[in-house]
Amino acid sequence: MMGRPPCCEKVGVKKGPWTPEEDISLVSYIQQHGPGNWRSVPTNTGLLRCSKSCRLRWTNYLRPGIKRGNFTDHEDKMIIHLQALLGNRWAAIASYLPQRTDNDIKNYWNTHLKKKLKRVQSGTDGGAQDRFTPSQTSTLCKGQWERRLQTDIHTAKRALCEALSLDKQNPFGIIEDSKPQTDNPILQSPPPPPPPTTTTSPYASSAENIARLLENWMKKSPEKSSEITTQACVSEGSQSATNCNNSPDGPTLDDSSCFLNFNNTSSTSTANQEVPLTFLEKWLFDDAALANVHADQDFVSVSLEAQTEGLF
DNA sequence: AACTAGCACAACCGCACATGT
DNA sequence: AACATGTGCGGTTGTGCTAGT
Repeated sequence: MMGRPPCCEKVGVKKGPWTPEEDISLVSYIQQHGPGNWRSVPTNTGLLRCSKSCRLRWTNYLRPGIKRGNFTDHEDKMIIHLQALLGNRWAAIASYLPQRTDNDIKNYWNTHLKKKLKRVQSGTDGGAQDRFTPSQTSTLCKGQWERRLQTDIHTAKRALCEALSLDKQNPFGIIEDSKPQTDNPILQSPPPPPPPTTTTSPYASSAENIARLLENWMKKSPEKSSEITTQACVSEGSQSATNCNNSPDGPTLDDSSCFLNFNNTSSTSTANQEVPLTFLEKWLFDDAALANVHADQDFVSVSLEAQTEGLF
């Protein structure tokens, strides 16, 4: 391709942080029309933003059900495990943490977890350091799983379950079934994010968030409304919203219920079952060549448990 | 108090893929 | 089949805040 034209004309398009007014226009529009058809959003709302920017603002910030604020240890572990398994496939990782956006997870990984891992790895022993650089860990664990898949799909499933089970007692109720491969829940798309709690309209919570953030924003700076961006106050507002359904120490019920409902797909997954290839399957088959490259290595020595040992 | 470095995170950019015509 | 358009994704950048000097 000769390069696609930009999604919008560069001239006359506003960039930078969003103002509360812009947020409100966007949210109210989406409340009426639903998300999607982003190209028409700027024209219909009068926003001087490119469609992409509107979509990003919605998906990363205004969308209901987004949890903000500190990541719990539980989330840390999940991200580390999933990153080791999936690599930098942030959207895939985020699909297991529906309350977090891929952008959030990506940022958190880059600013916190990567360093944390590095610190621990260089702090423990030199040998481990050699074996567990993040990229290598990713490759090895991935390879391990792939290799197992080649020999036995059920063994592979178990490997993934083990890897994803943060505690030995299998906290998410992952079960080993003996269903045929096409019915294999582990190879289906992750369950859809749970609906926002206690909201009748799917967009109500974002409107509430906007209202709350505006409240804070007005308190903070009543005099200069159009100049100030939403960044600080949105975080505050969302943070308080987050706290409502987030237990102070450790994972919430949502955390576990949304994660890998492997054994809970029968009632809702008829659509899923029709999907021939999920991202997980795709990933497996796309990287089949890689698996061959690593086929001679000793993957068994790599343990995810060891990988996060000492981190928490 | 002023300056600087580092950090955190929202937002942007460009590419890839999916879908419609 | 070829092209156009819309959307998703991952990497990177820009900016505001904070701690340290």
